Amino acid sequence: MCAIILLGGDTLIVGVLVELSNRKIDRIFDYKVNNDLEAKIKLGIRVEVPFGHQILEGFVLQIKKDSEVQELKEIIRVVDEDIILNKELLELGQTMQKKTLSTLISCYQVMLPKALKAKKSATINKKYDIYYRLNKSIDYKFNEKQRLLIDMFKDKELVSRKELLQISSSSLKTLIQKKVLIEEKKEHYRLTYDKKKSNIKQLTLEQQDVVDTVDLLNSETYLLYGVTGSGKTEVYIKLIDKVLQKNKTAIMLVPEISLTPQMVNRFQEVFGNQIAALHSALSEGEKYDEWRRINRGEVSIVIGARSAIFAPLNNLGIIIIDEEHSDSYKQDNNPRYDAREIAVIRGKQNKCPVIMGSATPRLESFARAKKNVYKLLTLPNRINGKKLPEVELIDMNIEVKKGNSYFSKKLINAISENLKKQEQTILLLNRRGYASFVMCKNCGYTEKCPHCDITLTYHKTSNMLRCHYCGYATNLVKTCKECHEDAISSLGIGTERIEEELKKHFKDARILRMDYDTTSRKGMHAKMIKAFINQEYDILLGTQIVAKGLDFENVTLVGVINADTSLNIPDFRSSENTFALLNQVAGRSGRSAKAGNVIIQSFNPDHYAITFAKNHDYRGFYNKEMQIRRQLKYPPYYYICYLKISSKDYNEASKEANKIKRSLEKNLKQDIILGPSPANIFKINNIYRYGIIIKYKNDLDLYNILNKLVEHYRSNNKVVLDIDFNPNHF
DNA sequence: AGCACGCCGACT
DNA sequence: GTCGGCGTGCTC
Repeated sequence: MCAIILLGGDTLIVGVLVELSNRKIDRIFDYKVNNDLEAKIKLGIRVEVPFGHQILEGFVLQIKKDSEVQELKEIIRVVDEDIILNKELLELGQTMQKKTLSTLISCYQVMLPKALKAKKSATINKKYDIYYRLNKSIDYKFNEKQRLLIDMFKDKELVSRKELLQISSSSLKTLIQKKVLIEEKKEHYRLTYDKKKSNIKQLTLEQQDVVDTVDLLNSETYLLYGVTGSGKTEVYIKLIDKVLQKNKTAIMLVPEISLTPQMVNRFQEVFGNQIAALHSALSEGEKYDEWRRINRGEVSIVIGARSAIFAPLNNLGIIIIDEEHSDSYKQDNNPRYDAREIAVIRGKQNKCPVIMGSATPRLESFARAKKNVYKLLTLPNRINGKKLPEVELIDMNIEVKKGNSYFSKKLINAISENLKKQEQTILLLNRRGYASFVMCKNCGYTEKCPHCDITLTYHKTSNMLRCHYCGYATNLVKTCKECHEDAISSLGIGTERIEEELKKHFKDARILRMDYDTTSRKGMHAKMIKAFINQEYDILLGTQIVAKGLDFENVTLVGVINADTSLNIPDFRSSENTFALLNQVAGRSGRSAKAGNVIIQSFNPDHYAITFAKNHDYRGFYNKEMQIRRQLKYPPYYYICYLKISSKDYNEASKEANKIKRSLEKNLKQDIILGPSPANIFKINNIYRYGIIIKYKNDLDLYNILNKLVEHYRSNNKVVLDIDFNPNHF
């Protein structure tokens, strides 16, 4: 029994969550507050505290009068005067912790820019401009030069150092020395924005209808299903404008902001300096500045990637998630939160709508829309009566037999036609799932797991094929089971190779190669996009990044070199991802006056993901894919939770994984439990990893059971248990 | 995460 | 005897 000690009531006590990402310390520690700090204490501020033998920073989560702990240490200082975690974020962190089962401190840290974290590699400072104020209380005889300086203060209180330096640096120096001029610092932000310079476009009837349907006063979630080129951006802009007129604020999420420069530009044109943009391309200092502008209520719109969902805006009036199917909205390290879920939570909290937009919604989202959990909004047509491009499928099995291993005759002809017409071409090299699976070079056959319908992964070390889901394994056989040729081999081609090949066919074509190698340098991506828009190139060749929501007027041909590779990655979403990718890249074609064409090369031209993409038939794809998901008990029919058990000790990992599996089976009779099976990459840095998959429909018991497991493994330092709800990969 | 404490073996 | 290896446990 632990007696509660009352400390007389006059000493303030705070509960502090210390900034150490360690499961064992992830709880509140109480501290006394020194009298002269009391005034500064508010919930959500950061404080510095003694902790063991070290000094740490932490967040004030509780303010109280008494504590169960007898000997309390005192807070050292308040780190920053501003509240860092406002009331909404404090609460949101708790909810996140419960939903993700990761540490509470990591939930808070992920909400903030690095500059506000305790353990940052470099100090990230505020930037200041230096100004001077005239000290009138000092009597001083000025000489001529000094007189000029003093005259600057005739109609101004403050004059900037820059201006004064231009007159005379030496006189300035003496005046400062004589205390006639007093220095004053004024903080300035690193980024500046132009004033608004463009208006909202006239909406089409369809667009206006969507805007009118959204109820801005309730926390409804809407799924905006609009085909590529249907003008979703203008709908977002109009909705945000309406929200601003009510004096409320808006968050707009995009998959990766630096990949959508056109979207950001458009927003800045319309909303000017009311926007804060959180790119990954910003420096940490710039992010810090942007965050502070938001926290101080100086902006009303935040546009950014996943973590922008935590923007500390007050009075939120709308949350928009563009390209809601993008897997970038789910963080795949701890805390493994999903920005789409956080959006719904914040929507409820703020009584404001959440809009999720996509041309290829996630199956989960569309299913929810069908069940009226989300309200469905549709934009079935491109704006200005533009047609979706004509798509042609090429069977590469036949082409390979003719000796055309990379480019079909049709595609070559189409490119050369386009070059003649001086219109631009985009070529997509689908490089997902690179070389980790094997395929028959002759017929395109890939071997799948008999239990999971998942492409088997090739393990080079053991020369075996394995299923990542259930652990099924089989030896690699060179002979194809389908066509009986000895043509099974691991596959993979890079953009460099394709570029070479392309140059052989088109000596004079100006080719722009864009992949993660050529765009990794800061600002490169935007530069390349600009150059392509300015028609400095004829052909844009690249990986997934060329498919993103870019608007190119002069692109009339899109070629997909290998539609298959993303079908073959061992993931139950591979069809969905392939369909979405093809749909997106096809949508780049024919967006302006000229009609567009799309040519898709594939070894599996009959695969439904490809045929439905050819016909721009999302609903057809949805229906077919839902059947498969139901049969195989995948989302949206079941939720998935992935447990990762890792240890330096091979035996320990396997032993504990099996223990967990048995305990889950005993306690979760309703759910399907698969594994343990070796994880995707079984051994990383000499740490062995096993995975267990839980397929469940109801999470009531699950959270309890898993929480107990997490609790149990807190004190086990041989084995680490990591839990991922609705994982992207496993 | 740090750091002390403590329990073992190897050494001036 | 003492120095130092790292396994264990604690931090308001």
